[in-house]
Amino acid sequence: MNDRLPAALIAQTARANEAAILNAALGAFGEQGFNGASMREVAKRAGTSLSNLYNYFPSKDHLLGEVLRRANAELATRLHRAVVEAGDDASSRLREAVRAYVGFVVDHQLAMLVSTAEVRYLRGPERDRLVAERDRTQAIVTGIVEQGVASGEFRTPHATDAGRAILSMLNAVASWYRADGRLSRGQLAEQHARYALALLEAPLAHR
Amino acid sequence: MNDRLPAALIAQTARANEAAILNAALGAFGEQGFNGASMREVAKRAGTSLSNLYNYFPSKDHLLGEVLRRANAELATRLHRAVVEAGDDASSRLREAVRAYVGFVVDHQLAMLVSTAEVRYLRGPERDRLVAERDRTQAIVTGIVEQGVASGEFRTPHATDAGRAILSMLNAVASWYRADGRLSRGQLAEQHARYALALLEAPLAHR
Amino acid sequence: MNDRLPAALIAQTARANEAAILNAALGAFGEQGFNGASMREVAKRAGTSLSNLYNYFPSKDHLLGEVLRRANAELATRLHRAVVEAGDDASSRLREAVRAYVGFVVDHQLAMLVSTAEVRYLRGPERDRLVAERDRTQAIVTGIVEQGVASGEFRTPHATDAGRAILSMLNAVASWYRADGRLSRGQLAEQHARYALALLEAPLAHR
Amino acid sequence: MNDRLPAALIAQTARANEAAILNAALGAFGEQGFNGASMREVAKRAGTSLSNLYNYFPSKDHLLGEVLRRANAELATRLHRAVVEAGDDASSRLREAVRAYVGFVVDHQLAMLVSTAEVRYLRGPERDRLVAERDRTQAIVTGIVEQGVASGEFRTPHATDAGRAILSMLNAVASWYRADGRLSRGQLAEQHARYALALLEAPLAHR
DNA sequence: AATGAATGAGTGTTCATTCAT
DNA sequence: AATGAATGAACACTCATTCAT
Repeated sequence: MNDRLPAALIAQTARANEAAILNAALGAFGEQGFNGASMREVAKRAGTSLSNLYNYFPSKDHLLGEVLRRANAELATRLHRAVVEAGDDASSRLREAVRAYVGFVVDHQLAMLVSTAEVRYLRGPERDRLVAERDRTQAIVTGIVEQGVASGEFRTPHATDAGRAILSMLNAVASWYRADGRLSRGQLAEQHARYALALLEAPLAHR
Repeated sequence: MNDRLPAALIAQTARANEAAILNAALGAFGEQGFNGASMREVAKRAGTSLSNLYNYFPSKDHLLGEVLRRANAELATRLHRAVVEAGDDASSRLREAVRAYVGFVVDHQLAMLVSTAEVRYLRGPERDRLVAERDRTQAIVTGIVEQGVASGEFRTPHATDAGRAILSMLNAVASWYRADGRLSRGQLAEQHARYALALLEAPLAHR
Repeated sequence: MNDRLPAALIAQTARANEAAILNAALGAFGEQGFNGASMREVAKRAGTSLSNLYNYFPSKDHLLGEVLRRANAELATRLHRAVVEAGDDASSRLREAVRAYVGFVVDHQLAMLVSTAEVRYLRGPERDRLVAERDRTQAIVTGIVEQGVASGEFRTPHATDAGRAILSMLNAVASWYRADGRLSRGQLAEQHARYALALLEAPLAHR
Repeated sequence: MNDRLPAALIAQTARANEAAILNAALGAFGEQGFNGASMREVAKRAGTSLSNLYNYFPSKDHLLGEVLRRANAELATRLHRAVVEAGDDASSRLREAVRAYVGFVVDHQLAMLVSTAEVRYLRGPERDRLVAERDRTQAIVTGIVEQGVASGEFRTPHATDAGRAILSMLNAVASWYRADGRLSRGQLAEQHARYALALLEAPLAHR
């Protein structure tokens, strides 16, 4: 009875619980929607008690906020990495960005689903903060589009709107993709890169 | 006290009430989501009593089902009309279809929003029936795409998936369009027609 | 199965339910305090369901407010009647007022207890409104005191404060009175009238 | 890490914590009522953790009990001292007692408020014990009254009840007194001494 | 077709208290 | 003595739905 968990392990436990709750919330919100999922359901999925949830997140809204924030952070990280490692021309940068984006959607389909479907239930400063973060993430893609239009690599006359259209397309993948489907992860990414470049009217030389 | 409304007038009243309820439901579901909106809220918006709702629709689920069904029917009607009036080649048929689709999104933004966001809360045969109807509607667009690919008018190698990508793009318009925004209805339609044809890699001669 | 309750009876039923709920709330708040009593407890005492409570009162706070308002209204009515029927001099007016006050405390001990102990849990405009009403009621007594001091009937040099002291005394009766106690209702009233006049230093001629 | 606080200092710390908790509880119970205040709130006010409260007091009830016990002890001490230092006749003893009582109410208004309002939430032997202590305290005042009535100094025919009426008056001061009000501490005491003697119908010679 | 009253299950959240360390 | 995590019961309130009329 003299055994004590070292402090580091305790911290790990706490963090593990937090992660379990966030995952549970993601699953519950994803399957039943934010309003359709109950805190009781989240607790059950996380393997803890209802009231213990409130030791980690002060409210259901905050829980949703944190779920969305983490999803966006991961997506942003992936996009940054992809763009940094890509070449200098807009086409190859866009191709890598789209690949990374699709990769994220496939790896974190539920997170993407929840991200697009449940943001609307966030209110107040929590919402504003998240919207700002998401805008920054999306700007990685739209920025490339604008760069390419400016440089003449993309010939579309609608720089701003075309970027949004591409993002819509990519986000929507989460709503129909099945891991056991016809298309592999790589094919999916490749296809969407092609859609994007075509939509932007990049000349064949640049694709 | 012997006065009775003639049957025709009663029917008219009933139909007016039904429409009021459906509109109220559309508004409530659109603003608060299916699970976030209560039947009380719908009743308040419709200007009737909570319990009277059940004289028109047997449950909240049926109410949602009917809202979605009507939205899809109107969209299908518009698409049909547009395609019938278009030329014979896939490009002009697709352009008209996209125009009609965007027109519907603009005219019935809330309906489109609800249609994409809240279908998931429908269950059972109600759901199956609706999904089938929506598939038929979307097939109008994807059919054109496949026709064009088959005839060589569209050069994309991904006939099926490209159609889906285009639909995603169009549906997403509902989530950001503002009537007082930068783009007119016509410009919006035109732009999206161009996106679609570019994405499908239609040669310039066909655009 | 053709029997229908006449509209008047329905109204009576509704009113009876309202009264039952108010009585239940009075009992629960009186025995367990506002915060100690639950709406479930109130519902149980009223013989109805928890949720049905909310068809009559929009919140626990409103329920408390209404309980207090009714108690004050009844007290005010009794005081008015007593004062109107009393003579013209301050002494006899005060005596009748005190008698009526004590009578109310004895008849509605619980209401008086709740009135003094639970007002503090009322908040917002509900509270302000009630405080104003209570002030008007207490002014009936303090008014007589000031009248008597002005006319020289009462010789106390502390007109305003003495009135408050008397009211404190009377209110406190609710906290110890027992119907099966040593003193009859009449004796209790008589005693307190005497205390009040003595405290105000009314000369013996006026008592 | 070998340093240890000397036992005396630990004891002092412990006592300081205990006092902080009792004060916090007094404040919380006073402002929100016993049932309205949470142990979390008490902990926050005391500047310690929720669970640490239970190292000092085994339950919320015990905490309330201790708060009330201390308040009563202080009041009793003050009353004793005042009476001991007063003259021999009932009038001057009562006057001093009233002065001390009012002084306590002014100095420890919150304690007095809590004492009268929250005793009711005490149960079991805890309650009995406290009630007995309070009775002893109040007997200091009522004893003087009875002594004075017996000696003829007070002419009221209601020895027992008059004492209670006076105590009611004095207790109630806590519910309206404001430090920045019209009356000074001394004036307040003087006034109430006068009320008490008048109520007891002490002849002018004795006041 | 229309209503207000009624209900039981469920909501998010807080409670006093205990546990492990 | 001190903490943060944990819990089960309870809280006020709302839900979709039904009933009686």
